[in-house]
Amino acid sequence: MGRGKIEIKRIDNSTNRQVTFSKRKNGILKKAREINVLCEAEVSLIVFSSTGKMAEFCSPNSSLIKILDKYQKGSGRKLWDAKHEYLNSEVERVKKENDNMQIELRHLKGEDLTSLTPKELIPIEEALSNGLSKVKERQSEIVKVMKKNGRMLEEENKHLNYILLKTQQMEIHGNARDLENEYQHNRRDYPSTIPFAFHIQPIQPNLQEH
Amino acid sequence: MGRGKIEIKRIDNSTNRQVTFSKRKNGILKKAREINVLCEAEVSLIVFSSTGKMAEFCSPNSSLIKILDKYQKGSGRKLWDAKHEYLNSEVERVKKENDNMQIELRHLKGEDLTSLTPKELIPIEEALSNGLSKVKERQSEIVKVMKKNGRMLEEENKHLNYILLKTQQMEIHGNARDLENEYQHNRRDYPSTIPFAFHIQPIQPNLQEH
DNA sequence: AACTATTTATAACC
DNA sequence: TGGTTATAAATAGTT
Repeated sequence: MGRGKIEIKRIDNSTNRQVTFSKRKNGILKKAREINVLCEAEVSLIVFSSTGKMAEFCSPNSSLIKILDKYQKGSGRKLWDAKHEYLNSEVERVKKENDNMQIELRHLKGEDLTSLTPKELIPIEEALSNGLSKVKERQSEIVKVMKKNGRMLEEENKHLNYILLKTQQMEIHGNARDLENEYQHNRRDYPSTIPFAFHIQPIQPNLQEH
Repeated sequence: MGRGKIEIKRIDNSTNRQVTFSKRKNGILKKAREINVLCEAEVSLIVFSSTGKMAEFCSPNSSLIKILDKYQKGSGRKLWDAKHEYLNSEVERVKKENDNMQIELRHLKGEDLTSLTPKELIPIEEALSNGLSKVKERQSEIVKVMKKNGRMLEEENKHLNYILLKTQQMEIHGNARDLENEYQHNRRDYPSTIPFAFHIQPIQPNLQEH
């Protein structure tokens, strides 16, 4: 395609060869991009001119590494050495572990049960009822603690209301100076088991929402 | 270049995309060969179709390894290390996934619950009771099938015992020739719903142990 | 997979 | 290099 037909063989004239390289390099890079976009193909293209200039195209949604990885799997030829093989096997191993856990999780969630024998169902049922009873146990524990805290807060409330009442009374009568004595005197009726520093703060941090 | 101009964007029609891929793949491979021959360029081209089919061109006087080596030097990017890092990150990623599943599994098994808030306990409880009811549902289903099989076997047994008894009686009285008549006569009392060929074989293959 | 009207790439030239 | 143009090549749509 050009003013004249050319034979596909080495271009002897060095300048000409460079010019042709430059033009055809752009052409093939464009082709690479086009097949990538049009056909969703993963493409890696690396070109070196005879003078050592490099040009590259790689599918933007992929990477050379990924493509070479796929290349290895596809061609069976290996490009990396043993240390990478170890990492590869590690990935495989952990992925397999992952799959097993996935299956266990599914079973615990009641999925994919039809493939199981009655004997295989038993440990699952046991695990579930065991887990459920433990969760309920923990929940009732929490409720117990909350109730206790509720009682403490109620008591605290009563106490604070008493102080407020007294304060208001003293404001009316103008004798605020006896408040502390009154407080100390009446304190015995409302013994707070909570250290004063915590009175207003939440009592069980792990019962809050994060 | 074709009957009509096309926009360079993904070809929606899948068949069309494949056809175009096939044609353009040949085109770009030819271009790769041509720039290699004409300009003495070193070229590596790897193409994967969206369906995973691979095509490759590599300068015949070179090799992919050589080109990648040159690529590393030319681009400054370290492929080996990058590969290493990629694998490492992959291991990390999968391990993290693993950990999350591990935690979920633990929680479902009623372990490590104290670190959870009441709000976090709710979905776990729900998952467990849901899973448990599903497992029990499956179990009762199995029991139902087994009972049905049991009834059938019982009936079959009764029938066989009857024949055995008759046979013994006939042996005693020496008139074995009436057995079949007797059998046919009495058969109405013990109608077997199971085709004879299956009488002794297990009826539900998926209830066996593997 | 073959055909062909068109578009696209590019060889030769500046 | 970068631009122009005549022509070869590639290919989109069709069968």
